[in-house]
Amino acid sequence: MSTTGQQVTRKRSNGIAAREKILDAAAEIATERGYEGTSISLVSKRSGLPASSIYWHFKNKDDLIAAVIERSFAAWLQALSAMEPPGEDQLLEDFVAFQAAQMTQSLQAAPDFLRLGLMLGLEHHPEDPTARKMFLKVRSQAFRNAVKSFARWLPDFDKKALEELASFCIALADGFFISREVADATHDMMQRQDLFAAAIRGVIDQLRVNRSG
Amino acid sequence: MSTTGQQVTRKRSNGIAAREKILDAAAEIATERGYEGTSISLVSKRSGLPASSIYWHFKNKDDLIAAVIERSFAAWLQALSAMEPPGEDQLLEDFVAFQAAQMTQSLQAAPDFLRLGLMLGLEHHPEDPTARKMFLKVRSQAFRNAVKSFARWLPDFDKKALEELASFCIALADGFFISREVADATHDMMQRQDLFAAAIRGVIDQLRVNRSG
DNA sequence: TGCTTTCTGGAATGATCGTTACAATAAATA
DNA sequence: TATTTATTGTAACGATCATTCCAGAAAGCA
Repeated sequence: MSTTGQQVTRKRSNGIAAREKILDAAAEIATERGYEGTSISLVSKRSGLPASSIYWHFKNKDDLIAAVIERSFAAWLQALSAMEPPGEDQLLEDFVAFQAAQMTQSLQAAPDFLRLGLMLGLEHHPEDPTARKMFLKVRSQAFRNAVKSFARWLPDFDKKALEELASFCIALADGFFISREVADATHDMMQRQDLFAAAIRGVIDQLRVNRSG
Repeated sequence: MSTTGQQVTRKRSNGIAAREKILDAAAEIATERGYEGTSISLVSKRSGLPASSIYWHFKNKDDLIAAVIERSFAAWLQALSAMEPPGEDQLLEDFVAFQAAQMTQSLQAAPDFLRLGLMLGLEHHPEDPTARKMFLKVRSQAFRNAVKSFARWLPDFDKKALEELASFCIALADGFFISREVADATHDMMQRQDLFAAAIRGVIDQLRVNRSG
């Protein structure tokens, strides 16, 4: 964007770059003030673009926040897939360790989609905003991915057990993420991949016991 | 409130009852719309009391939300202490199971302080509202309580290990709570005390390994 | 060159925001 | 009864809210 090229580089106006600047500003402000606190005038001020530009790129405020979540989730997915998965022949032990590392490390970058999505998820607004639906959508995708990953390493688990395991993993990831965001204790849970992995191992054993018992 | 009693029942005006009605309304609305979405005019409308009454009972909006958190946390603590603790002579196993049951069950009642507090905790507002500080205060009290409980059953653990265990427990409780609030999956983690306990057991083992290793 | 599309600038809309001022009411105290 | 104290009711303040309108600028295509 905006390199030394004369007409070639920015070809068709600067619409895409402007859209990104708006999304950047909106993400920042939403991180600071939540959904209702993200005002168009603030986004306009921080992005350097007038309100009319925001409304040209996005239908309304709701649509803008949903776009922030969508973009951040896509970036997170890409960061996830960039990490090296364990080989086919490895043990469950290794896979759990990998899963723990992948979760904790990928959430280190403080993904806006999760922070913003959890804010929205905690609200019980009668009329669901589009942004909230977007978060639930990307979250259920993450859930399905987790189920599919576990299924390969736990062939003896049925669908129900796999889903409970995936739900637990997501809950644990949420909790770890929050412990970092809230920063109540001096301990950074996010760093403790070993605890994450140990908890998952404990839950896998428990689910096995439930099945046989 | 407004029973058939002449002067005896409502004795000293209806100030306390009005205050409670305001807190009820504020809690409801904050649950639906978050901090910024909780407007005085909405609280006024739902409580049936004018804005001037709200400002007579509370310094400002910030103070009102902080009072909501404080009241809800006090109610949660009371619910916690109402549960029967395990006897002195029981095993660590039983204590962990009790802790898991206590956590999951006490959070079933959907405590406003946690939902609202997490919303505020996720925000990174430059000027911390009083309500946010209140949440951090009650949360650190919960943290200290957890450390103290664990210390009695894990005399071989040092301070650092106990604090990591407590942090993990709180993170897990947060994650379980969120899974119920967001209701993304069909599974209610909040119900799975056995998974909660299994995870804690796994983490305790891991911390033991870390110590000896 | 003209024409069309893409985007920006600025002003304006009515609604709602948090907060205050102040008179009116009713109970407690004297 | 008179006075003080605790609350409510009404109205208003300037600020900010989401959104719209429309006139321009700038770039693509003809």
